Amino acid sequence: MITPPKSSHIPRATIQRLATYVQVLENFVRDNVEVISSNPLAEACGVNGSQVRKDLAYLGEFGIRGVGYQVKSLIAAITSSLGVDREWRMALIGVGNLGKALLNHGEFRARGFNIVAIFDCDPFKIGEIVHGLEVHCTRDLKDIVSEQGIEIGIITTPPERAQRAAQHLMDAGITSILNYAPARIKVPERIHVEYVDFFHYLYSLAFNHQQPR
Amino acid sequence: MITPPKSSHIPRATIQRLATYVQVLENFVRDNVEVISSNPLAEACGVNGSQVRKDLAYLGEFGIRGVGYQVKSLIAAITSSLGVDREWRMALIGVGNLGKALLNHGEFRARGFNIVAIFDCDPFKIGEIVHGLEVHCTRDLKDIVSEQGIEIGIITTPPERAQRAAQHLMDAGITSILNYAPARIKVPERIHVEYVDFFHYLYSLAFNHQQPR
DNA sequence: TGCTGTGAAGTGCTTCACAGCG
DNA sequence: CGCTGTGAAGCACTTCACAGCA
Repeated sequence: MITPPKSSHIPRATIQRLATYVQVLENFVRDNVEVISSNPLAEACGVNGSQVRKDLAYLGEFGIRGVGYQVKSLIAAITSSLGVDREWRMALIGVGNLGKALLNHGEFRARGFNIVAIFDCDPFKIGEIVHGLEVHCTRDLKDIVSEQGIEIGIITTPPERAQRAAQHLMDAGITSILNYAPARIKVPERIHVEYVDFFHYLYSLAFNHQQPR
Repeated sequence: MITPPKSSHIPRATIQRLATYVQVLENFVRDNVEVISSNPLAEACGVNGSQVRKDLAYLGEFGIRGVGYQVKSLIAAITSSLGVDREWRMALIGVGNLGKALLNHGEFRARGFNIVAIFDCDPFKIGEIVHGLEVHCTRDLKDIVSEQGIEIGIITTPPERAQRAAQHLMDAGITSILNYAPARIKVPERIHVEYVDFFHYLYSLAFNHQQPR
């Protein structure tokens, strides 16, 4: 039986793993696996079986005791709980190399995360068409955000302009920010910022590589 | 006085924060800040002051009591402890859109993480020159890895080919893998894999956005 | 005096172990 | 009988509080 979510607090670590479960479950769908129990799923994700069961239990009861979980309906349950089973409209600030690379990365769109407006403060870039979108002046952000129903802002500016970009986004009422700029930004408590830094991973690899163990 | 590292175990969480400290400290250098104490550094990184002091203490004693830390020498101390103050030679497998985007992303090279050889299993791509590098057949990986002194492998294949790419890397003696493919890979204990998934961040944003609080 | 470095206390996540159900 | 869902125990990281040094 499928029961609705427990109202309790979901740990941040769980949210991150749920994203992994979806990724792995989608690969199981591709291999025509219909039912999976917690232990093999856990192994495929590199975590403990209890962990998987506890994580899923936060969202409700989707398992069948003695059997396991239906792969497809589990994906649906997780994506629905996370709120990623719908379209999210996003604005991108900073149309440099990185910004262009993200625009070309079709996966975002395929998952319902659509970049629908792009901005830059460089007058030479404004008006240019990149990947089918016109580059707007950052000053017009507020109007376009409300016109277009944008809920997430992506910062791909150089580090020294990241704070100003964040300010523009907040002024436009955006509370969810994905920051690719290599700088921390100061925001009030209620604003949610996720930092993407390619070097964190490389630093981990380098550190572990040189460790003698 | 600067003392050498404590030999004790460094938590994984600390390693991740150290990368953040470097990023923030570099921005302080840009602003000509020469000395910083733990609390302002902590605030800029969004963590607790004790946390910063404890993290830094894992590496040794670089602080001056009553004063703080020298920004430049602190950066040097952290990067040296992490092992990121030298060149790292890397191989990339999977020369598709994502692979090409990484090759064009100059920051890797600027930090000493050099992609020095690229591979693909598509015969149409082999021999092509991308960003100044010839695309090699994945079968030649082992020879090129030892010739070129490559220590890190980057996987940018589609998910269904990620496991095979990982196998090729391991056969070539690589123990550090950065996986951009949306799939988990099975590896022995001693292999270190870091997973890069753009959607983890978006999933977090989406989840928090829809939460009522 | 001010800030670092660190034992001790606190917190939250992970794992265990098993009751409960299909 | 097997696997889920979950209280309890265990563990690791975080924060506190203050001794110790410049």
